[in-house]
Amino acid sequence: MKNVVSDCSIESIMRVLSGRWPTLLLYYLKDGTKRFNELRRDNPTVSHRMLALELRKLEAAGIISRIDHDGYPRRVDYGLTEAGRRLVPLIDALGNWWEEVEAERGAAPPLSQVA
Amino acid sequence: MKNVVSDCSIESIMRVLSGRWPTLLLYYLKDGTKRFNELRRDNPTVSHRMLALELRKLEAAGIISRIDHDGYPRRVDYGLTEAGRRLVPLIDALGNWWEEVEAERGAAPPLSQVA
DNA sequence: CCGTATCCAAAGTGATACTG
DNA sequence: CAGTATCACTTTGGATACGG
Repeated sequence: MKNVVSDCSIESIMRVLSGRWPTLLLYYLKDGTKRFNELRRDNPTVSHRMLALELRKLEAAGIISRIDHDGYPRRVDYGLTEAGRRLVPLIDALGNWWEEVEAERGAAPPLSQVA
Repeated sequence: MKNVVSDCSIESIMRVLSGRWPTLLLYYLKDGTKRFNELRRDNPTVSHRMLALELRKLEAAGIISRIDHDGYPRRVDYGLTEAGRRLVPLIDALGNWWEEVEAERGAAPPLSQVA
């Protein structure tokens, strides 16, 4: 395990993961595939346009898979790729880290830091 | 360890970590404190204005510490808080995950996926 | 149902100049 | 040196409409 922040791979990751939707989509897809409009319902505040854009970005990054069952009416299933599934626990770790930070923020500061 | 993506704590994290600079600053500060203009030199493409804004955002989030040695000329040292130091390995994990993904992208796909 | 293009408002960002 | 304010410009994102 190298320290990878050093190479600027971290920059390309953040280009993909930055923003409000990528991590949320990860969450909504972690238990199986969903259709486009199911994802919209899970997330009432995302616009049609943004959902499409974000899905394509994540697909291009290899995180999300897309299966188009040609037919009419059209049906497309989105899911996580293997890489996407490996990403979920890392995002979870961030969530746990943040909860700790907030707990500490709420807790009384150590005596040494009280003026 | 809960699945924290579920509560929307992940949304507030990403509000802080999203974008080009937060993770890079994390990297440049991981080995000790730096002054404002040192950070600018580390990162020649960040503007004066953006660096100031990002530093304040990260400070407010409890990730970065700021020590102002009142004097003239002014001197301010930025560093990671305890919370910030605990964050570094999580970002590193993302970096490692991404490198794997890219390696797989480069590698020949499994036979089952070849048309 | 899913996807894309267009149009327009809003947020983000850099350059610059100024202060303590 | 570090920080803030202003302004012009660029980018982003929602609404909408239309196509397959």
